[in-house]
Amino acid sequence: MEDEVDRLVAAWRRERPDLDVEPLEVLSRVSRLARHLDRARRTAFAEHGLEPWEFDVLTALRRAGSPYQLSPGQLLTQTLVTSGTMTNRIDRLTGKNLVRRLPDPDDRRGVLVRLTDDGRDKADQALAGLLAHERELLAQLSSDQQGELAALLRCLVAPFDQAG
Amino acid sequence: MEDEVDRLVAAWRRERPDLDVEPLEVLSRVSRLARHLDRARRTAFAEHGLEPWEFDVLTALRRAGSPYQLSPGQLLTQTLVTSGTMTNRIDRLTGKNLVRRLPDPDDRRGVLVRLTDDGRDKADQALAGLLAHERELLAQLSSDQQGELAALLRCLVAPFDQAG
DNA sequence: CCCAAGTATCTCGACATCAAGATATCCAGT
DNA sequence: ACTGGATATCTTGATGTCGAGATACTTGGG
Repeated sequence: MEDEVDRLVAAWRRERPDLDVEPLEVLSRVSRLARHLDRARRTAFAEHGLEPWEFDVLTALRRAGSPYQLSPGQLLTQTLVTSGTMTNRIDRLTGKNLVRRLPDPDDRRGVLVRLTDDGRDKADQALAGLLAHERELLAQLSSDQQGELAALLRCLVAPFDQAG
Repeated sequence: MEDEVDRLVAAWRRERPDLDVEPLEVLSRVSRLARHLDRARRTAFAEHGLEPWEFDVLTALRRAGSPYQLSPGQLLTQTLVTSGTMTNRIDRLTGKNLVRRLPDPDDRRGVLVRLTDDGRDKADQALAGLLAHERELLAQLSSDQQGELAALLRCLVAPFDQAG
């Protein structure tokens, strides 16, 4: 089985035989796969009337457990967006009645974003749909292979998450 | 070594013990790693005065080999963006004198995008810089592990690239 | 030769994101 | 207490991307 990255690497070896392009075999595949996943997620969520960015925020809150609230700052580290983006997202989700903003009782600079009942339902439904979709994509690999892949990826992600 | 995805998965197992969230171990790591890579690439390219999207287009043309030209359509499939986006990119790269638009002699609907000498130099420099950067990121893994990782990722990417 | 369907590229408007800076609050050291 | 530096969030302006539709050309069947 061949993919675009195989062609990409072969092309570089022809054009720049002086360079070692081995790193691209891993990292270009990660980037391209992520892009494909984004598109797939977009269509998967459309069934539930959600955008991927809405899913990211709602599920972060859902995972936090009752009472389903986090600060914007905590949401930043989980979703890897900037603070301006998060402010904007919270505004729009508030407009759709999926979250509410509450003052943080312990820090008057702070805010807590809390899931509404509606938001919680949407998050639960969309998660189930996403998992079904993703299971299909991963059907290419055995359970052992998936575990191996996850472990290797963890080695690469961890340094970023540590530094933060 | 632990990462954010470990925490994410643990949180789901606590909140939704009824669901099998195994797929997230792989696919959430792919998405998050891609996001980290995007950021790292942005700073790496800044040294060369390039944006990631400029790099993507210029290197696609560079890889094509002399005379370094491709149609916008070919660039679409390589960069995974929409046609409107590509038109916009070509416009801006033309403005910076990194590429030129030429009429396709065989199809009057078509256009060929060709790298200028300037564009070719930028592409070569930025590629070398990127590879150096990426090699560091991959230092976490042995050469064998990198090969294994690449092979597993290929299984997941290939179906998308086949379909189109 | 003509027409319909297909293809290649571009146009346009809406929108999400980012970076940098503004504002308000906290906190540690004096 | 007070002050300077950190922290949390929001504001703003510029920009890149997408999706849908427009335009121009090609191709195959009748």
